[in-house]
Amino acid sequence: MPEGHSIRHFANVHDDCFQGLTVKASSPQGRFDEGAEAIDGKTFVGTSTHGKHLFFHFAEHDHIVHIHLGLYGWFSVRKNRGGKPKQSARLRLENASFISELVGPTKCNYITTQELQTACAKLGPDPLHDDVDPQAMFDKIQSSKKSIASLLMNQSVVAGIGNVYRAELLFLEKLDPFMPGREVPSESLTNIWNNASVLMTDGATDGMIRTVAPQHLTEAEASDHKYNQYSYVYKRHTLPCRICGTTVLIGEVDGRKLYWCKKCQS
DNA sequence: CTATGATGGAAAC
DNA sequence: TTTCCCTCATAGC
Repeated sequence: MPEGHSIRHFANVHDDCFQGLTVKASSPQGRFDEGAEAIDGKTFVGTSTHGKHLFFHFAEHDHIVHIHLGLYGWFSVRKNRGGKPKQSARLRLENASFISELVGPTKCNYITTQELQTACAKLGPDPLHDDVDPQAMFDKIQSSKKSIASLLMNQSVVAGIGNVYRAELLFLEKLDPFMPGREVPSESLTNIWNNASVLMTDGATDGMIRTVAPQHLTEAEASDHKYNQYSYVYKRHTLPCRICGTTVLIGEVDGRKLYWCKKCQS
């Protein structure tokens, strides 16, 4: 499921498959309220992203498609071998070589260039963007009484981090999730930002989240090619911490599950 | 078969 | 703070 790395990954895949080419567009599910007709037969110019927001740009139109996958939205992009459209697809793009089907998004609608800028202006800096100054994120955190766990999930503070990366980034920095933002040292914030950039860039390339260093995986886990499912603390509650053996804890912050090791993160 | 939850967020109370 | 939405894999009868 989608955090910022997935959005960048899907953007890359769509650029690879459709950039510069005309596409057939449709909405098999029929809930693309504004209709796919406006982009049907148009040239797919390319993608852009900010955090968990994905934008498809088309030629000749001020019809940018704004996509947010929400909790369980997903793309299926594959070679075009014919076959029938998936009926739950909100948006289907097709050219001679590829098919893209978007299922279950929270948002999929047209916006203008101006609306794109407005949407992005509400978001904090994105660790996946090149040459971005994270100072705005640091300032918001260090002027807040809210916990660092809460702040890292706030998209207006930093864009693209979700529940998995939050838990793992806090663990990697050995930071108490409940520490008020104003008490978090600048060095920790720099490390979190840098770790986020590296891990999410790798995640975008692979299309999966990997946070555990190879030496911290068991032999069986390391030989499992689906080792993206392994974490330091995310969903590891009741299991021993990979580093200290203490039982990983589970809690809730802002209605979302939080996982952490009380001994390592204090 | 139905119930539940999930890497999200907006809108309604 | 709670509710609701979009989908689907998995758990549990």
